[in-house]
Amino acid sequence: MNPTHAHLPAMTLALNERAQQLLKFVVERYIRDGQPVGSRTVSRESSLDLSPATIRNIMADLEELGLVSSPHTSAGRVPTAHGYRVFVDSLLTVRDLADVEVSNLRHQLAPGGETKRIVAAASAMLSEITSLAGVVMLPRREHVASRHVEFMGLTQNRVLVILVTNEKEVQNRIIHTSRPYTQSELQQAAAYLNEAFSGRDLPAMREGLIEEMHATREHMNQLMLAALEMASENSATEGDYVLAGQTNLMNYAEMSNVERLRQLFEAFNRKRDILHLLDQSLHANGIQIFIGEESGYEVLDECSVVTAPYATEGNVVGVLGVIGPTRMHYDRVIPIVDVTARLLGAALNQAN
Amino acid sequence: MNPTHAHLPAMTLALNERAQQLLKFVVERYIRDGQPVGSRTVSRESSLDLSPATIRNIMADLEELGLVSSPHTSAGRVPTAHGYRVFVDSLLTVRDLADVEVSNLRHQLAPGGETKRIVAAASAMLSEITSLAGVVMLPRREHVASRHVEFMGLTQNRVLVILVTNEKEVQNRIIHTSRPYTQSELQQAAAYLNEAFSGRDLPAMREGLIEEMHATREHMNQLMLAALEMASENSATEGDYVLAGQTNLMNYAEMSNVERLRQLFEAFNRKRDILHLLDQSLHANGIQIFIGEESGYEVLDECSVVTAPYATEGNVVGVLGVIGPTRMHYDRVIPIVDVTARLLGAALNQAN
DNA sequence: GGGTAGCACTCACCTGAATAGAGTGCTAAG
DNA sequence: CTTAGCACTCTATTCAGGTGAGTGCTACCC
Repeated sequence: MNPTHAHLPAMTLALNERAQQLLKFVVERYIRDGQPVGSRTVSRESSLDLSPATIRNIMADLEELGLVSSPHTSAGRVPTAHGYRVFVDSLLTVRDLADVEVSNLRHQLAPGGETKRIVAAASAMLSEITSLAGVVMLPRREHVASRHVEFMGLTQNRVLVILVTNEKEVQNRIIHTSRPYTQSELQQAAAYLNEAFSGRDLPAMREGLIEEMHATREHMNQLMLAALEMASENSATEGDYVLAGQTNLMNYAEMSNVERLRQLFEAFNRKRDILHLLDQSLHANGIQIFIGEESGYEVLDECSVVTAPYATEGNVVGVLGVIGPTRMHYDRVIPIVDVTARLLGAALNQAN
Repeated sequence: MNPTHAHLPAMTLALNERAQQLLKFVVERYIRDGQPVGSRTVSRESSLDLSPATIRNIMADLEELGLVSSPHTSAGRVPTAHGYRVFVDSLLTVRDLADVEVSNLRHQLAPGGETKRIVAAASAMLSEITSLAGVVMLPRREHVASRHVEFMGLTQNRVLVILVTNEKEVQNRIIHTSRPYTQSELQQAAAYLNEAFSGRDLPAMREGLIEEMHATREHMNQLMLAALEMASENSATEGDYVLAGQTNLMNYAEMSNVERLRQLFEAFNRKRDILHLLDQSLHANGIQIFIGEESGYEVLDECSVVTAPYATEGNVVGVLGVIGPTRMHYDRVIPIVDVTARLLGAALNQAN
């Protein structure tokens, strides 16, 4: 699933059925209680019918393989990032969501309203039902088709450029021109752009315009240039996300270290690292899971990130996911992220 | 300054010069170190030339007046909210900012760009130089003058309404109409609105339109109605703020209680309480300070909030301020908030 | 009467020792 | 291979004693 962990199936093979069951029990138990789990507990409460001593032997094997570790000599065992990885990859039984739940979610994520609002709703929804932090990248469309351009003269040398793309998104910006334009000049420029390029995507529009300019040897209209700049700049800027439920993270004991928490929150504000992580999932198809140090970012050392790309009209346009402690309920979180990605795609499709 | 504390000047009178100096020393010292300050420290390090025993006597008086309290019998004294209040109201010597600093700030808060960007910059600036959380309300203009309305037909029954107000703010929304409108209908409607109401503020526009409708007994154009709704809704919605540097708060020992911190952050997200508090400062002229429980919101019990209204073109349009532990450097924070409010007003005035 | 020295007292905090409890590794026997 | 038994390790808790900071009170002095 994840290239950096291609060796792990081999590790699973190294574990016999019994060891796998044991690991599974330990991980599930630790996820539930947050307490190191000892041999006696396993012996008593797992379906394995073995004495504590035997459990200890197997535990020692697991520890040697780096799947569990003990905080100190006389504590039970705690899963390591690798342990979680094996668990997630081959031991986890995902509980699919009931239809009722799915339709509840769909209901909450009603389409309509601006893209930004829908995205925010998805993020809030993720954080609410998982009790973790939800994160949703703003969709970045590959082909931004211009539908309509409009120039509106304001005072002096300021012109408002309005650009409608993809039938629904509206961008506007005020530009400062080097000379005043008359009303009719503005209309003319807009009419020209609309006629020549309506429906074509922005890169094409740009190409076309430059070509045209060369052909006619005419210095390009400053207005049009500005409109283009704005459009391309805007599609490049779209590396952004909406975060929700950060405060949920403060409820987890493993996050109670204020300093660590601060660094995590600062990473959220900085956005760069998180964005980079999400980007990695953009072209992986399906759920992607980063456990603990796997993410490569120190601030996420004790966190797991579960992501899924979402698509509109068959094209992947963004990634969403949740961020929480490594000790999270993967069996619930995974299907939730999965379904939400699909629902978000659908909601964006029929937006407005 | 604050109506609920009108009785406090009387309390200041009840303190002789010496007691005032003592209180001042205790507060300043506690702000500096965060440690309860004991009689010996005061005796040794304050300009008061008194023995510890005498200091203790005076301290006991201050405690009786509710200005200081001790965490336990053998700790030093710590200022109470009332103590800070007296300190701030009559003992504080505010250090005005040097001209260099002011021009630095002005430089950082360069005008230009959208309102939202300037506001965000102000908030970030506040939080950065105070190491507290900065908060800036979005400006709400009393008179939102319509400059230009434009209707743009999209597919089917969807129409994009574009409204330019105040020479620079652009609002747009897509509305669903009950029937398709032709291009010329749209132009006609826009032309009518522009001609009749351009430059008038929105409430006037609304009035005028409704009157007109009655006079001509004509059912009002659904488009125009929608445009109006949008405009008024939008000016009502403007109860919003931009927060920055929340993570700064995690550096203060008194905030290290994760649970309290969580509640505070949730209040930030909820926005309602904070907004209500800021509103109270909207029509107070000048700096307003809420210390500890004075704010009336439990989550702010150990916080102080320093606010100042800011104005564009002579009209107060918003409030900004900082939020931090009661133990903050009021002497620095107050002038910073004050100056920033003025700079923000100026930057918004010449925006674009 | 205000200021001060002295003193007994309180309380938080640190230290070290003792103890209980959980869990381990190892070994030897089944 | 499994398991019972045992010695061992380490944490957490408790308790006692000691220390230091700071207080309130009282008696004394100017």
